[in-house]
Amino acid sequence: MPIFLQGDPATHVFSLVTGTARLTHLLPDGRRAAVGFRFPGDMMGLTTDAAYPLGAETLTDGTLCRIERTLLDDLLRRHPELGHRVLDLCARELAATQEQLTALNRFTAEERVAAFLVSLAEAHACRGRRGKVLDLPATRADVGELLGLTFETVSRVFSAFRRRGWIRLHAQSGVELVEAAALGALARGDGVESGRATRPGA
Amino acid sequence: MPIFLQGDPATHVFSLVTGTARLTHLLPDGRRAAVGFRFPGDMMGLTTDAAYPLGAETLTDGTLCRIERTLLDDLLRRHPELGHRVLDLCARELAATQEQLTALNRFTAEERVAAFLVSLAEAHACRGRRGKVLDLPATRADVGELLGLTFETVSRVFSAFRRRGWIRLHAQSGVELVEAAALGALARGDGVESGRATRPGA
DNA sequence: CGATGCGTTGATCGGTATCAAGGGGGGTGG
DNA sequence: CCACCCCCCTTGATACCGATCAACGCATCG
Repeated sequence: MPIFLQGDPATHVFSLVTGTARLTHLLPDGRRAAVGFRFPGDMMGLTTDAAYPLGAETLTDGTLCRIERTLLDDLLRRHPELGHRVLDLCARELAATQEQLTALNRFTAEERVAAFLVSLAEAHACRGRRGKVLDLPATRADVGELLGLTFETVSRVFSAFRRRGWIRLHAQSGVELVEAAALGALARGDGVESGRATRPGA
Repeated sequence: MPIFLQGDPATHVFSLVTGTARLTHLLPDGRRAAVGFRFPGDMMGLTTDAAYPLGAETLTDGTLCRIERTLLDDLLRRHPELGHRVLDLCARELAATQEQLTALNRFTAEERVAAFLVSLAEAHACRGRRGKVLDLPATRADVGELLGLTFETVSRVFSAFRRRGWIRLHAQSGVELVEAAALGALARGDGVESGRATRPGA
């Protein structure tokens, strides 16, 4: 379900309270790229532009906090310490986006999926979810749009990880990271250490 | 020349006054990814982390403004309107990074180079450089690290653009965008409009 | 002069996209 | 209850873009 569309006037800023959402770019010719998934506590729609440069939609049922941008500007003027907090969120998001950028720049398909699973696990842990089985609130196609892969490739990588015993797939979109260390090494980019320094292969 | 290294204690924030710099991630196995190029007026090294998550180095001779982070925090506390300005810079940088993310996610080699050239032209225009010949302060390899391509591929794309009459290469790293419209269409992602919605091919 | 770094171009390889076929689960309507 | 459909997932065969390997030209510099 759409929260706001790319190109809409950027009148509000949103904070995700519960559920999962994603931000996506839509290209003129129909190609679509997911910029990132968002979890409870994350902000969406903060921009200096007049229109949202990207769209947001929910992946699961959830609840939002919506605030008018003019009101937020007022609040920021009146409570400077709040500004510090927003800047913090923004800087943290920037760092995460740069991380993702490096993944798309240099990582192979397996490394990207591993990095995605690890970051998903971190997001769960940060928000106090216990247990090693984490919920995957996205289809293979959704993950592919985030990682720059097709859903077939995502599926193949999941199968490869499963065959190696690194993950276990449960009913209802549950994923268990059995060999978190191995996945972590892949996700960190601890790879070949030889030859040319781009993606190994393609 | 390095400005600060990935992993160094993040004691200072920098503002580029003149020249060109780049930010890079270094992976454990030696692969390197450029996160972005930076031009006069841009900030570097702003992070909530204790260490810089990425390194910065100059591509040309230039001048920097260096400020201790503790001092910046002080300034921000004392001058809330300055905080607004920094938040603006951060949000703008986030938007640019997300744009780059989409390019790496979905763009072909030609589209990436076109987008790079267009953004380079915009950066020049924003800073008041006149004339259609812009300076390319980077080797083919540098561009490749930014775009997720090898220097051979970057070279081939430059040659293809040149053969089509879209660009002209001048002495001393000068590039002229002859057919800015054609490059712009590629850079915008105005592509195939058919078949599956990923990269056409690879 | 040789050495080194950057750029160009060609030949080949390989990872991932694409094309294709089939399986399973959860609706909905008979 | 079952038939049907639709969507998601999986797996196989093949195609293709860009990486890799290789060779060479052209500067600049000691």
